[in-house]
Amino acid sequence: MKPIIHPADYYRRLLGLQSHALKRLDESVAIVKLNRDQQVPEEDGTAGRWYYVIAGAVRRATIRPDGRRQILDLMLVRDFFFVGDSETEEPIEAITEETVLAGYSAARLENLCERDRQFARELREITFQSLERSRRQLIVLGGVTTADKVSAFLLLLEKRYGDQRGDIRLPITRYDLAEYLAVSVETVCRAFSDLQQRGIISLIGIRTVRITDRGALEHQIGRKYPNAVSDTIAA
Amino acid sequence: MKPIIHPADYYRRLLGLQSHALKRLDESVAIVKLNRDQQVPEEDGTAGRWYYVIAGAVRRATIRPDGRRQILDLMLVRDFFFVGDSETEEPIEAITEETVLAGYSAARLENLCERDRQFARELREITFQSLERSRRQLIVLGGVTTADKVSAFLLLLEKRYGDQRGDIRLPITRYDLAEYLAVSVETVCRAFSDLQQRGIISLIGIRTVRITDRGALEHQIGRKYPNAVSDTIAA
DNA sequence: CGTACCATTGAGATACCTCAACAGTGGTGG
DNA sequence: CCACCACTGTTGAGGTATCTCAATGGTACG
Repeated sequence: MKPIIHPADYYRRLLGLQSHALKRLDESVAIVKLNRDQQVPEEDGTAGRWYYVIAGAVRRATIRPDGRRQILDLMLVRDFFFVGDSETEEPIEAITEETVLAGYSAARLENLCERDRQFARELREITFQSLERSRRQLIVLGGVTTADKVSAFLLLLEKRYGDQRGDIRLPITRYDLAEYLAVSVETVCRAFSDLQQRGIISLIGIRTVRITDRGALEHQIGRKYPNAVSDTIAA
Repeated sequence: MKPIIHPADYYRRLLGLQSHALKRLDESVAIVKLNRDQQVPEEDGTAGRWYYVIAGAVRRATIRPDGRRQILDLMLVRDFFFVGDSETEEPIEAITEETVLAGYSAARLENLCERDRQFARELREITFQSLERSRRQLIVLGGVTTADKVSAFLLLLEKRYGDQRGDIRLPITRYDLAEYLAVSVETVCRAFSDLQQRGIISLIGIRTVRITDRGALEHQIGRKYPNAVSDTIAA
């Protein structure tokens, strides 16, 4: 059905991307290929697994009491994430077709840490990146207007997916984005339409966004009820 | 002005609370005492510092473009947190008077990791707790109604500060809570009043909350526009 | 060509923000 | 002692944004 890419190609690509850390793990890397909604393999003994996103995107979600799903972590290309400690019921699933991951045994990584000071530092670095990702999402969710949140999200995406012209190919659907931003799908759509009507972005096709006014996009973030009566902002 | 507690008392208290991990760090622990808005000491060479909250509360905040402050991490009693990697401008400050911390050199902790497998595991555990804390906050922020957010926050607090009767002494002001929940102070107040009027909580004094209907409080979370026309919730 | 999913837009109801006013508290200085 | 101030907490009114429900267009796929 789909063109099968030989694992060695991924492997070479992986090596090309990686630092000292993962070069030492060549022998233990496992390439995983997933389609949308397929779950990321979890258990590996007891220590869990670390993954690296080679292509596609992955979400960690939780189901709220009312049945809404909320995305608690969104892993894009070149992100690392950890799967394990699964006392929490948070399914981790591929969010796009053709998602490709490199998986490592956490137990093996921990062993490496004991013998390699440099590697231990890089693994700590990777863990802190997860924390940073989480904090960035908190900042995005802290925007009051949905236009704020979408703007913040687009600026985050641009660093990953943007080309020179400022075009961004959205890796996720409006529905996933709504679950990431914790708002309704309709509001997300309206935010896109609104930003477009104001000349800040252009929708090139349905999944590609062109930033036409970066300044406005950046200033959009954090402006709370910008059309309110008073315009004086407290310092 | 305030009763001076001998450091040895904190020290003993600390030892009583700690696991294998920190018992090995007795000689390097530094007790820090802070009042509200005082910054947590940051640098320690280049590796940063780990802290453990003995008393009080600490916040990590960011200032949004519009001047609003948002709390990105709230550390309560028995929480660990890391300070360092300070390329980000996120002030970490005590949030209550009489905040007491135990501080450890991250460099020293990392050295210990190399020689002590068990300690390395505990330090990883502690790091993951920071991630968990961040995800809990994401879930709280994911609530649509402010009553949802406040309810979720109260339930989190109860595990830490609740006594047998279900009384919770709030460690932070309404203003800090508003910055944590990313809503306005007035809305937080109204949420408290609303929950009280509905008989779900009682405000004992101004900083103590009694949970009088836990079931309602739990079911509150995640209910989106509960007074909307339709009451059918999608599964 | 029907089905499922994704995306968009409209209308009415609900919740939030801003501004404003005011009560309570603690500390300070006259 | 009281006046004053700064901070915290609360409540009201009007405007703004979001949610829910509903309907429709587009696309991919069998």
